[in-house]
Amino acid sequence: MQLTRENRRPRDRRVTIQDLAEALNLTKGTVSRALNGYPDISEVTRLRVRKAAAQMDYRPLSHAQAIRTGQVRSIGLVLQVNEHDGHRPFVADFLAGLSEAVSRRDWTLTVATAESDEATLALLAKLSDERKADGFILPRTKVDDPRITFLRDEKIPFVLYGRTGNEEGCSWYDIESELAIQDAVQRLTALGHTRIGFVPGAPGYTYADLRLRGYKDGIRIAGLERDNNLITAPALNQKDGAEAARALLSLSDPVTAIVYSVDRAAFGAYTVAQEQGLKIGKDLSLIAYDGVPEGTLFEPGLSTFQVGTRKAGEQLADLLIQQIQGAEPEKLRALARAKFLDRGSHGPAPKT
Amino acid sequence: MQLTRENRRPRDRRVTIQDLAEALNLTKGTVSRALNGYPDISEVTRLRVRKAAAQMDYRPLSHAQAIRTGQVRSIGLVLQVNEHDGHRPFVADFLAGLSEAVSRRDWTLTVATAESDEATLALLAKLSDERKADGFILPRTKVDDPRITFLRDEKIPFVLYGRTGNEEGCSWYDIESELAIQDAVQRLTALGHTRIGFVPGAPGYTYADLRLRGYKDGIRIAGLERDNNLITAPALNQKDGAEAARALLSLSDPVTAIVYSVDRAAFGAYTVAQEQGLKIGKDLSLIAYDGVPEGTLFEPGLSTFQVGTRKAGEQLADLLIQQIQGAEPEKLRALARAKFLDRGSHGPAPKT
DNA sequence: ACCATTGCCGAAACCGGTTTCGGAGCTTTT
DNA sequence: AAAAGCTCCGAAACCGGTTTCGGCAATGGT
Repeated sequence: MQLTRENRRPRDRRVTIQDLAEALNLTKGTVSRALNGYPDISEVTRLRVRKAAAQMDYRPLSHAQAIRTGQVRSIGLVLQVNEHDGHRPFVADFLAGLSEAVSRRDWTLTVATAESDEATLALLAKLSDERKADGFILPRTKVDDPRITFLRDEKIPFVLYGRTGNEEGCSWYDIESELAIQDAVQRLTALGHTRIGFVPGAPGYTYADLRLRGYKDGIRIAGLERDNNLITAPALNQKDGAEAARALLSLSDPVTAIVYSVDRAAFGAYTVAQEQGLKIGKDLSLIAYDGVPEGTLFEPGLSTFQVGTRKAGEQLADLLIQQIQGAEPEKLRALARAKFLDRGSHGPAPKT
Repeated sequence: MQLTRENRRPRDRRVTIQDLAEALNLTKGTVSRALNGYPDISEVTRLRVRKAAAQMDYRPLSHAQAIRTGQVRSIGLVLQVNEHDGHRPFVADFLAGLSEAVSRRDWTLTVATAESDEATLALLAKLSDERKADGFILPRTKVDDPRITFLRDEKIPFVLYGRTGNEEGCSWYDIESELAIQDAVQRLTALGHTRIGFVPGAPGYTYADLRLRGYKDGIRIAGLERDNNLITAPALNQKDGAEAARALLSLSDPVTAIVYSVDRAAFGAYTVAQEQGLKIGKDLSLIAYDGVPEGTLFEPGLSTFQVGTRKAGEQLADLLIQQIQGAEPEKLRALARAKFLDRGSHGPAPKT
């Protein structure tokens, strides 16, 4: 409504492509083609332009380019912030990774949050439609994920943090948490444990299936017999984690060790141990997964697998940008390992 | 380098202002002025245009507007993610608040991270220079904050989350944590405590000074004598918090209660209590500030003041947008209160 | 020596908006 | 009834880039 908007920033006007062109005695079209590597520009001119651009510190306005190219050099992240907020400690690191990779290439990161699947889809549609982002990072993937179906249909570039069910046309980065969990079981059997419980993660999410598989593989490899009573209901917080621990400890043949899919659930075991007078790391061994910082608050600390969240952000941003620039999605896939942190919550099986 | 970039999104082309103009039998200039409320457009035309725009679901491309207006309808947030990471649990909520307010008005949020003051300033300059953001949210303000000096000089709009030293030309939103701390002291004195220790927060940050003042005010109002031995060195994590507790408990006249500036430091008191066989909430009372979720992990939970982080994000975004749209910065200031959470870590003073 | 390429760049259109300017038509004033 | 003033809109320039098209000059081929 206000027309008399005073002009901000009279200071140093930006150097435009026009300025560059005049300084070089070329037309701006030629300068543009030179900078964008068109083949009909001679090598000497190209270099001359590049050098002048660097000297004069010319940087094109991405939104001025966008109006013609349709690309804004920005990646989008829609965070779903409701329900069990188990991933919250990680968002700062995750953002740091994304931001790092993105600004290294002079792109930007556009963030939005939603509270439901529908709202998330609506935001993805809107951000893409209004050209606020050229592609999206999808954290916390589900086996059957509506975001993936949507973006795939709309032919909008995206990269998954985590694998999924139908991986056609998907690129992703993921930590092989199944191997971590399998490793956890192996570490425990090596310490003499034979009754090892498992507490699954959030149903529907791909990681939960994978970690369960890792547990089963671990049991099989160790030559232990498979006992479904050792697998509890899913737990994502301290309360449910405690419930799971109680169930496993009250079996006729109780466990001596528990593998938790997520750290926060494992905290419940500390409560139960205190209730029942068990010493963690001695009477009851714990290994979990995530590497949340709170794992050090207890005594002993929680042994767990630490995820390189920041690295993940960097990789994901790189993959997405490559894809937006034309790379084949299915060739953009990478896996990494989590790092084991021994903080003392696991030890030799107690003698019976 | 690649020239043959296949055209994405051939699907439904967006409706442009030109389409609107043709449908209305007007020129695009007229349509633009109508939508932007220029006074030289008749009321009937204005309404006709508005209606058609709504019907045809016309939404201008912000970056197309930006090329002329210089404004991209985006606010920027530069997070500093190093050092003591005490604010990490909050970033998800904070983002949710910002995002909520921002997308309500069809703006967007651009996020970047930096690891040092210099890098932060460089990012602010770059984001503003390349018109990635029209203004900035500054979290975690210091008494003497280089970001403020910089942005004020450059005449770039900004809003503080937290107060600062020289408030000229600043708008801010803040929680009056000094009142919370003062209230904490009052609650403790009401319970009979007379020896109440205080553990300050990060030096240099405005909140630390304010909370210290809140403590002193509380002591004064209660009519207790001022004793500088009751104020420890700053503590931001469990380890330093434990150190502070040890110091306060080993005084010749030991404390019976401790007020911590931040929750994470207060966790250290639990360690010390366990070491010395003290029962929290009985032998030693604790009240802290922040309201981090981990406060419930211990038994008893940590009594603390909870900050409405999400609300803060919403307010800050609103203030910033208003300012960008021309409002007077110094009129854009708001304060709020933290909410006390009694989780059991404070109780009556033990009888001597 | 002539013609067909090829290499290289200028000119101009274009992207989707905003903003300035001028003038047609109507009303008001004198 | 003419002059002056308003109201309202069209025309066109503009923002900062990208991309198409055409043509000049140098090169290559025969």
